[in-house]
Amino acid sequence: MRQHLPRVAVPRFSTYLRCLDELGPGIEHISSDRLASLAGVSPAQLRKDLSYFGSYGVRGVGYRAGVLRDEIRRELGLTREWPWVLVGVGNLGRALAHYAGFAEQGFRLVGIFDIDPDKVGTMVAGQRVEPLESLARAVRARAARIAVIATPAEAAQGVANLLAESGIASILNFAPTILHVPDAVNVRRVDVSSELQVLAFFLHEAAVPAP
Amino acid sequence: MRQHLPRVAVPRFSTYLRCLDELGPGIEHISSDRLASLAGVSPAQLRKDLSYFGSYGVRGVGYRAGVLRDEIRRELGLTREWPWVLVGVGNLGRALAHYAGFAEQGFRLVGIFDIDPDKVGTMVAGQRVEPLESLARAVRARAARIAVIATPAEAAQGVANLLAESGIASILNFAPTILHVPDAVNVRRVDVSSELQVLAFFLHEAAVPAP
DNA sequence: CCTTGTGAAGTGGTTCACAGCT
DNA sequence: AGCTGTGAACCACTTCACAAGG
Repeated sequence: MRQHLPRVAVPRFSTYLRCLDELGPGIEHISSDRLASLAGVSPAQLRKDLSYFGSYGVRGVGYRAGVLRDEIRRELGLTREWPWVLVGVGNLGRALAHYAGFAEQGFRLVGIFDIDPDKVGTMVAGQRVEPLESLARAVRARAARIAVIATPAEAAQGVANLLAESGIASILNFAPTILHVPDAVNVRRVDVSSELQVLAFFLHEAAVPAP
Repeated sequence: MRQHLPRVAVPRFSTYLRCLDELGPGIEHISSDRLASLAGVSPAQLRKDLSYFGSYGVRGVGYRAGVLRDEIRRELGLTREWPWVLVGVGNLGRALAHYAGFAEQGFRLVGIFDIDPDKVGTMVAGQRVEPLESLARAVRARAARIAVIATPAEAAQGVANLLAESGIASILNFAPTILHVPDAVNVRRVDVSSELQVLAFFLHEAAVPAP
């Protein structure tokens, strides 16, 4: 089929990949029913998603797990390295810096930055924390295309401005605020408060059904 | 209009609320154009969203900021308290426990749990860390309906099982794994690896356009 | 005159149901 | 016989464009 992937399918592929990895190398073949149930989507959804890349299944049998994993990794662009920088070394920043899973996926942390002079120079996850003034230069010199912001809300927009000027392509924002950046910069937000509010809404809705 | 809210609109309301809060109490009225641009959505989208709750705007003028804020809070179910528990006291769990923003929104942390005996009994964010064995009883006794899992991937499903048995209604899962729970339990996932992969895909796609 | 509120049209994504292979 | 691959039908959400109203 080979037509372009719907935006919303991208995170699903990420999930499929994780499920395949969790299966381990022992599994040779897997059916759409089985993988879909692991991933929490419908079998039709899974087959449709996989069909965007072409036909990698075997009718009557299922998908070759190894082939499928490699194919998804190739299509998502995970066969190369993606250097990224981290800004903000609070508890959250530290957790992100230490998370080894990123490196396994090809995400290589090439710089950690903070505005606090007490933190600059300390070691986090084997790297020296650098001052914010070095950020723009480092992004360019180390060819980082992705930045993760884990600062307090008040600092986030300033950091985003610095990053935008330095030519960063993508920002993952953990600060609880909406960033305004040029169109060329792709922002994704992870907002824990918002996630809790969504859960609360569904509880609330179940208790107080709409009139 | 007063028809039911589309699922995907719920996180947007959370965003609108944040924007209104950031405006401060000085602003009396705000137009859909202005608020939409702050929130990063189209003005039509904003007006449509607000219309699901009824008519709270003034034609020719805009929305009364205070009224709107109260209305959104009421509709999202944020006028009451939501007790929640945290499981897992790594860097991420610690960051979550310390984040004061939750409490302001009515999310009251009523228990922190970990399986590691070295962590049990220590103080985190002013609370004593409790052993995993106390989890189910505490959830019931303290009427927690929401749980946040911030354990390693391997431990998450076991914790989810405990939580499901204890009658929890909603889980926010930070562990990089897919949880399988009864239908009665509502799970939302925050998967940082996946977010990075999505960003990588868009970069990859821009560099290697689909044939 | 300005800005909201909203049916109607448009878009994008999901599900269905079955043809096509092995 | 069993499971994939996919056009077609369906559904949910978004955008448009303009009527309604202070």
